Amino acid sequence: MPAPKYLTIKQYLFNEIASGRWTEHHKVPSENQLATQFSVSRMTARRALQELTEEGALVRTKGLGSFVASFKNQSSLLKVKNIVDEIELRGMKHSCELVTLEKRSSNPEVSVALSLPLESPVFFAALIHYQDRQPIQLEARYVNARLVPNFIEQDFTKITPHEYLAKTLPLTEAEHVVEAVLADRQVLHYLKLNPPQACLQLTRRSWSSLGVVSFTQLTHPGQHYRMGSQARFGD
Amino acid sequence: MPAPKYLTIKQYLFNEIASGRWTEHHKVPSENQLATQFSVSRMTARRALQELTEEGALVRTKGLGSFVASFKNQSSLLKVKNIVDEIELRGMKHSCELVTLEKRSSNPEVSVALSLPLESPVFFAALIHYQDRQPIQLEARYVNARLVPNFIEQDFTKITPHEYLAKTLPLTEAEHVVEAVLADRQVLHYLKLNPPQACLQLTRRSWSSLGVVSFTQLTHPGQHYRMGSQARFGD
DNA sequence: GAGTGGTCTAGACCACCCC
DNA sequence: GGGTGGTCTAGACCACTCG
Repeated sequence: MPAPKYLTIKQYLFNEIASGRWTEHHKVPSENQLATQFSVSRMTARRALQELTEEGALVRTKGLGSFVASFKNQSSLLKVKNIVDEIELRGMKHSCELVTLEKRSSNPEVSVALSLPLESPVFFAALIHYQDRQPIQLEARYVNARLVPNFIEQDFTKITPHEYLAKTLPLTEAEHVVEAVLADRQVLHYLKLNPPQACLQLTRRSWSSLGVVSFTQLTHPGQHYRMGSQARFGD
Repeated sequence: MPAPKYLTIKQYLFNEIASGRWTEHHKVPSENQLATQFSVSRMTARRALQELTEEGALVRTKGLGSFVASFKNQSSLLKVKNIVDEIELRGMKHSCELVTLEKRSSNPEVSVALSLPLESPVFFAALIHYQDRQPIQLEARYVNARLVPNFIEQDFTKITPHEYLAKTLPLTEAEHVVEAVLADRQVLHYLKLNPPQACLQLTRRSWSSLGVVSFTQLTHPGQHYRMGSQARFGD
């Protein structure tokens, strides 16, 4: 029982994208080209393209062709948590203050999160996101310095760290954990809150094909932030 | 430009399920039966079944047939938050204590949440869920009494309210909001906590085809509860 | 008009399940 | 063996985009 042909094609396309050889908006081969190239019928080639489209890796337009999707739109979960989009959706202005941006050596916790040896080079960034003038998120982020060597040279008041990463390399996977925590001294200070304050804390790890890229803690004051989601059954 | 044939078939199947005429585990027509019934090729009938399967409405087994999926497994979001499964997944024992179960008249907040006129009949249930002997979730639930008239007669130490609802009528849609809150006096008391305590609060509304069925607040102590999720790119 | 994706057909072979 | 879903083919017509 050999692997299905459509899967072979799908994996070929996926590898081209995950490896970074085809980046955002790259035009991928048409159904007919793939059918010829892999000696299959058009319907079989089509299935590979179709499934990758449903999974968010490709965008297809009638009469135009199939293209690698924007990395920032890959995952609905990632999208849900893009704070800039959310704030602008509410018609408010997003701004960002850089608190820290420096090179560090990974401590045990960070090493585990990034799957790196102890004392590996990592970048650490701390930022405060504002909605209009109100602080709404504290972002503490560790980045694998080997995978994204230019991270530390960016101006994160102009582009958010997540946007920079998504622009720079193909993020292929993400893991999220959400929990409620009491704000500690630092959080109270940066978000200008009075104790006791419950905060929603989102911990995210994101991957590229080469490994864990980034480990991030996003902390929001509970009464100012809600994460919503809708699940629908059928069409 | 007439509607695609596969969509017509898909909508037909969906209506049978959403209306409740076909319930959990009901065997749906085979690819060949649908092809004959709708005068289309097998590939077209197949597409309707296939898409409903990807959307979680059907389960298909080679050699056996296609069946209406368990309502409790319809949505990954719903599944994530099924506390019984989560506790048992951890190898611990779930139990449940009924605090309140009574008929009420909807106040403004509940009326809005359930899309009902003021002073409509609703049922209210309050329960504490335990993981082994530790309280881990406070559930406060309002149910539209007209849609689920027998709700109040159930024994919720044997079946959870969500299980009962999912068993009784087809839940077609759900909306979730998660936020961090400080535990109030009542929550501290029922979950046996000391102030100040940050809690993760999940607010859920679930629909059937006839309207909003239920409006629920689930409160968990922050340090004992995490909601995880993974997003993957491609296969 | 040439190329693209969207839909559809009427066949085919296979692995699987149940009788 | 008969029915089921899983894969695959070699065609077809259409609507769309672009040059």
